[in-house]
Amino acid sequence: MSLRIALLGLLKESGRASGYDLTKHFEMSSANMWSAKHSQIYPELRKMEADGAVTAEEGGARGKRIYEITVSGTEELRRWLVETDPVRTTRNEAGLRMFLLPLLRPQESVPLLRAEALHYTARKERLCELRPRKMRSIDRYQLRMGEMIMSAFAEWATETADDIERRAAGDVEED
Amino acid sequence: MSLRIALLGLLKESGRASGYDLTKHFEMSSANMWSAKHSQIYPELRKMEADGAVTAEEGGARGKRIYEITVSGTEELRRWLVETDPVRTTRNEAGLRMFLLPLLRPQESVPLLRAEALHYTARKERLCELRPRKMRSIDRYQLRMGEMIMSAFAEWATETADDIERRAAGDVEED
DNA sequence: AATAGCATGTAAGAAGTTACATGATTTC
DNA sequence: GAAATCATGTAACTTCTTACATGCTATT
Repeated sequence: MSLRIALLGLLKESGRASGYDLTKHFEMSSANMWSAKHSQIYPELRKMEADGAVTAEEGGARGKRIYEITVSGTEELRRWLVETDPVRTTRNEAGLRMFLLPLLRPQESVPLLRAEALHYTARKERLCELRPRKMRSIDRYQLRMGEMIMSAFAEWATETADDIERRAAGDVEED
Repeated sequence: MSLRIALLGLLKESGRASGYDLTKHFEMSSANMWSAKHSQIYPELRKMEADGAVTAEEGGARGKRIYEITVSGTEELRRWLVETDPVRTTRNEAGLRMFLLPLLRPQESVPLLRAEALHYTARKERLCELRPRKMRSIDRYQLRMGEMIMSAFAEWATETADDIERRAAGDVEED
């Protein structure tokens, strides 16, 4: 269900897009909340077309198919947003790894945590840069969320590395 | 792979646990980065036992199986933490929904965003409360991460609702 | 003795990943 | 004309969810 909703959302936001465009979107602003590979996206779009949630226009040079959300698709998206009590679980492999790094010895965990902090700081910076002067509100909101999450992760990694270092320096209790 | 790693991590952290304990753990705190249902956990633990990553002790009254991580399992976990370049994608259905709420009309989106803010504030509060005086560092770090994420989500929802409201009040451009 | 919670499992089906496969267009 | 990127698709496999199924123990 979620992929379908994510695609409807992206199409609602952007107006018109090809499967390729949508794939790119998932690869990029992956500060995002969802992602998928093209091998899952193309068949899903075909199914949505068959259901009347989107229409396709076989356009352009290279057998490109441009999709657009229909009224029925918009209604479906709206219903899901308003009525659904979403599953409150997350799956974040990079986050899981970061979470578990403190299990390693300080010698190993501290540098890896610092590397994570750098990674997330850099990603945050990149997001800040691509903020153009004129932007639709929703894009701005989503960008802002990306920045907040990257900041939180970077901050956590730094805090945690500092704490581990402090405790390792004062050696003593593994508490 | 990630489920296996998550289970190894939890077992490394907690020393000994049953499939049931691990299931509960996923429902509670660590749902932050990964989660799984018992129907996936039990078979996975059996497989890990067969591979020598964990040992099981058939204990207690109700056919309970207590698992413990082995040296080989610890090595596997360590290798994954140190050597893996993890997939940097997230799957968060609740986050996706929140992300898309601004697509609705202000009348609908604003109350739903405020409800999200309340939800995440409450979750954060609950996490803060269960912080006991004496706690292992790693649990403290993970709790801290949970708090930061809940805060970020709550803050984003509030900010976004405020902005939508402000724009709707000054009506004008849908930018 | 009924209810809630502990405790484990299996099977069918949906969702997601990896690998294979093809061909057009743009850029160097 | 070679390489990069645009653009779409299918097949096999793995992972995850939902539903079904069983039985024990503690509490009221």
